[in-house]
Amino acid sequence: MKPSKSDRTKSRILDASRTLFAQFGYEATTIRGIAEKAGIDPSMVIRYFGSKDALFALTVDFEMGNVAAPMSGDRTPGERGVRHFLRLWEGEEANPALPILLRTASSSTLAAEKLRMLFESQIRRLIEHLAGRPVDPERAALIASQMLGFAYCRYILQIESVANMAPDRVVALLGECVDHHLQMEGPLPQGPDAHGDQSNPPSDPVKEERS
Amino acid sequence: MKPSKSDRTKSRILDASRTLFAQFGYEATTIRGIAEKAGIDPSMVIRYFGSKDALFALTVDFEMGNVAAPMSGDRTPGERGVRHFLRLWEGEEANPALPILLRTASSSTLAAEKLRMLFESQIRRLIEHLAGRPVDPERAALIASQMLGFAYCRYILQIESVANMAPDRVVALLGECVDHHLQMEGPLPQGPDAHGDQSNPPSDPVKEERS
DNA sequence: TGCAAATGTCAACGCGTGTTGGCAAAATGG
DNA sequence: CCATTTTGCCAACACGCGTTGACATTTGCA
Repeated sequence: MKPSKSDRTKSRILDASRTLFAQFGYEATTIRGIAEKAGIDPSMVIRYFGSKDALFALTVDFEMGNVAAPMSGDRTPGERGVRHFLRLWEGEEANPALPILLRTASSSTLAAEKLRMLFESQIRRLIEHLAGRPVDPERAALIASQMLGFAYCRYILQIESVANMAPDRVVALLGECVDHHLQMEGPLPQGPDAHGDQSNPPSDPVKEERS
Repeated sequence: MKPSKSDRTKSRILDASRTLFAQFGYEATTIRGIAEKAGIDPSMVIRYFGSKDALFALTVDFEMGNVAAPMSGDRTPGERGVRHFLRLWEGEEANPALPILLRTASSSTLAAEKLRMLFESQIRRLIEHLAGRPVDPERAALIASQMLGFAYCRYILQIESVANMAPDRVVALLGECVDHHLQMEGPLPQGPDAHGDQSNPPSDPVKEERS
């Protein structure tokens, strides 16, 4: 059960491929480049992973399992959702497949399909879990598209004001907007506050903790 | 001044390159493919445009001049902004460079730079023109990132619920969210409420032209 | 220690790419 | 009507790519 020598090489290849795919996309990343970064011969990459496509698929394949995991102590559903989203992208347990997916989705059918599936099943489920009730699909998709646009600007395009935004401010601004979306089609079950907007919550047990 | 024969060929090449770059991105689009679609020899593409890079730059180069043009009779600033955005992407006078930019921004440095510039100058200006006053850069960037995420989901990924959304509903849902952003940091000059009457920015030289 | 399996290197193949120069056909103009 | 330019096609080059198979080296086990 000890880690054989090939396991170390395989993981070096995977590390290199993750980095390069995330940085340059699918087409511009070459087997030769991956091999060089991993310090071995290009033929090893093929031997261990079969083909460039297979390596890419493996690099991009990951578990979205705990996407609907519980969040920290932020106040509103939107804030909790955005915090979770942020944790998924940066921080310690960040998922390295996410930047790759976003970077390559516009040129790789496989990545686009994966991202689309992520959209239509997982994210929607997360949003409904946040809201505690069913959510209009179009509304949910719009929330998700906002997150995706944010990630695209922060991690891919690296727009200055978006890339440098402090996490807490991201949580505040984006969360506030998510809450707005959720409140627009009806009150939330256990109604946390969303910065005292005067939109019509008919029977909204809002607790006022605005400072 | 008469259109020479080569002009027709050049425009056929440009048409083909627009279509292919928008559909497959930069790397996966080949000179041979463009030539075939235009019905001529690959060498003609080089002769007329110099190189693939030059053709791409020319395909992606376009005028953003009237980005701050007036909008139609939607009620709130957000709705007017989103309507304008939608007109820029679909409809008659849509700009064919936009889908190409969005598709290739993640793999082409040139496209990414162009999109970044669009972000940091033009869009911000449009948003401030909508609000009728200065807007917090981070807030403006967030609004822009939301539009970008929407476009990415609708035109690139083609997420079902986003791609099929009726224009009026897009204007309503997204506009409402933009308005929320704008109201969060202070009242608008003439429209303090979300669904109030139209706002008219003070001393703006833009003339109104209804569609 | 000896031998087979695992691990790695090297050179090369076939392919598609962007790009080039030469040459035929068509258009142009005096 | 001929000479010149324009427009187009063809063949080919050099290059980098993914991939392959043969051969060297190292490792692991009996």
